[in-house]
Amino acid sequence: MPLPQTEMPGRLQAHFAERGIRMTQQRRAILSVIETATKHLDASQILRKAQKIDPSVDRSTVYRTLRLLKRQGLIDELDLMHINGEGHYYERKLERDHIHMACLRCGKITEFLSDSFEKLKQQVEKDCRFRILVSRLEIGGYCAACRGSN
Amino acid sequence: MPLPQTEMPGRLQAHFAERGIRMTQQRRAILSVIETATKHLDASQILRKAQKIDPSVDRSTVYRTLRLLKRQGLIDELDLMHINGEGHYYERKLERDHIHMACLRCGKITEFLSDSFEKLKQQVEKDCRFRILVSRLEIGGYCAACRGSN
DNA sequence: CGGCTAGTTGCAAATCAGTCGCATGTAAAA
DNA sequence: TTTTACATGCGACTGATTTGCAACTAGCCG
Repeated sequence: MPLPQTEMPGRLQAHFAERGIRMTQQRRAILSVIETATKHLDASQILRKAQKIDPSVDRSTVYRTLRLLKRQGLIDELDLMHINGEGHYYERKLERDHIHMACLRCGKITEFLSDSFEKLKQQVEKDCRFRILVSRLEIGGYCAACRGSN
Repeated sequence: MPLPQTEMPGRLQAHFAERGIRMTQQRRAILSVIETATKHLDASQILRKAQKIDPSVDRSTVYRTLRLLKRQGLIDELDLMHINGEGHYYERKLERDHIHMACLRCGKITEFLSDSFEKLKQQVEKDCRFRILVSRLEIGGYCAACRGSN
């Protein structure tokens, strides 16, 4: 069972338990921020929100926890086309991957689920004999609303 | 003519002329490094190679030129799954986009051209009414050679 | 239940990628 | 040529992420 294909939202903590990863006050705060996030958060936003739950959380703990979650395949790291600086954004990895579209004019981020994307990945696995663990498709351009205005 | 869909290799300079962008000694050096690169280079590698052609090239000129090339849609910026640190890699944008696969074990980067990828992008443009300017599909996992060894 | 220990943390300093202000230099239009 | 808008080198700076280290703690063990 390599990837969490059957995840329900809100189960990061359970994963830690299953995998025998130590749970701390700080990690609990950080995980809950990530689990309840309604938009893509960067490290400093996660820090700020986590500190509202547990003020002792430190910046470096956030980074260390993010690295851990990434290694565990529990979150995805996104650039969102660097629409706002060079940092990274994070989101829970759900059952299915999705495409991220970033509007270069208004900055809106849209997500898109696509069967063709799944098929494409299967094709890559087969044709290239490549075992896919993570994938990231980011698209930059103009959203429906902004296309008109030029 | 929004995107350079019909590029021959080695025509970055011509693009500058066509678009009335000033050509300088330093830009010439940087462009030639990018045009003749046989692998993905990051900013500091481009700097070092460009300095072999013109020792006066400065780090900030490399960054400024990369930004210019990006804005002009002449190069693509890649993360290559952050296999080596947080920096970015660059490559000429050719007629067709391709997928980048990074082996998380041996670090090898493989490129893959796929019609399904083109179709997927067309589907996104149509279904989401999104005008695509840049796209980046990066995949991390194990390459054919490394799959066996575990 | 208290102690033990490996794993985790906060802190401050360090590193790394990329950017900026400014005085100087230069490509190319006139 | 002369001119001038644009590009450059330099050095300082920012913002993101990492690290070393001493103090702390989760959770196993008796």
